[in-house]
Amino acid sequence: MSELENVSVAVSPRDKFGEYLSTRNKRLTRERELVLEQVFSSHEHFDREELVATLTARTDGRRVSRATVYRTLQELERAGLLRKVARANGRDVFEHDYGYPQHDHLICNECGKLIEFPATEISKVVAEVSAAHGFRQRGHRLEVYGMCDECCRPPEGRHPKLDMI
Amino acid sequence: MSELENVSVAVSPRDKFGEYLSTRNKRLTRERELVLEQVFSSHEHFDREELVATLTARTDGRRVSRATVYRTLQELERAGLLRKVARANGRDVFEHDYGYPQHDHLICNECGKLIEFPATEISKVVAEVSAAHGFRQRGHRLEVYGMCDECCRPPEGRHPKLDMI
DNA sequence: CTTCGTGCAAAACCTTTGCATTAAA
DNA sequence: TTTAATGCAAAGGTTTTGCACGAAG
Repeated sequence: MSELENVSVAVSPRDKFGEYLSTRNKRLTRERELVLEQVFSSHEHFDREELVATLTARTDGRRVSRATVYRTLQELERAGLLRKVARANGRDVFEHDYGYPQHDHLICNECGKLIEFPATEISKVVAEVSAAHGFRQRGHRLEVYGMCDECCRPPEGRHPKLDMI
Repeated sequence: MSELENVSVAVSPRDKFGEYLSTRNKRLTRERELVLEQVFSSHEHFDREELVATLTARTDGRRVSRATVYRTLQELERAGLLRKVARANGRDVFEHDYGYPQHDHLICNECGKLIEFPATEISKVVAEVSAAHGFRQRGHRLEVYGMCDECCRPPEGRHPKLDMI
């Protein structure tokens, strides 16, 4: 109950994952490293299929199978490195849940864009409500749906949807 | 742009659905009525499978097929009578989105319970944030996860999970 | 050695769809 | 009659799993 606590800052995703794994007698394999690397190579949102497409297409010795990608994503979620933020086209959308400020999303139903905004205000309200119910809150997910700025004014330039391709 | 507006209060789900349907040359069939009736017979949350189980099991002439249940749920969503509030066990969880005050949920990861709370505070913040981003907000969904009151104190009486059966 | 992880293909799930039949308007 | 909806079974798409083989400790 002491040295396991200081996992706060300056620990890389890789280290955090390694710690999570060793705690439960699991191994930081080459494949898990490859998934980790790909996932944390950018801050973009992604879904399983996109990641699988990238990792199974590799021709060098760095290919990772679909099954392993799926299994590793589960571990990354449990390790607190990833979280599901939304659903699009019947797929879960993932994002980093570590080393990145808490935020929520505005989701445009027209073009599918995700707009992030700081969760500060929301978190306060969530904390209050949880306390009032004796609920041990561990996190939240807020999706606001509607239509984004750009999609609101279509008769201008080209069609909004074309911007997504 | 006049008599279509007063759909506010005192209109039954059935009437609202009927109006929605007739607007687009669709029909309020016997099957759709059966689904509607079942869905609005209580305020409980439910998923597709539960509803299908009930409606396809009937032996009297009131059976509704799986395909029709799925199709009708889509219509009810579009009509503004139902909405998806969460995901559990890989299934969408539905609830009434009409004739019921706006609220959000605390979701217990231990026993699966959904605890509702008024969305008033959250809605205010959501409106502010949306305005600041020029986002035409049409609704939101907030899930707070953690552990509920009861599941926090297990060493008492029987095991919390047993209460759910 | 012993345990854990990977890759493959099959299986399991959930949801959608084509089509012939039946029911509304 | 004309158009829409139903039910079934088949197809689609995503995720999980059993198992033999390979890798890590």
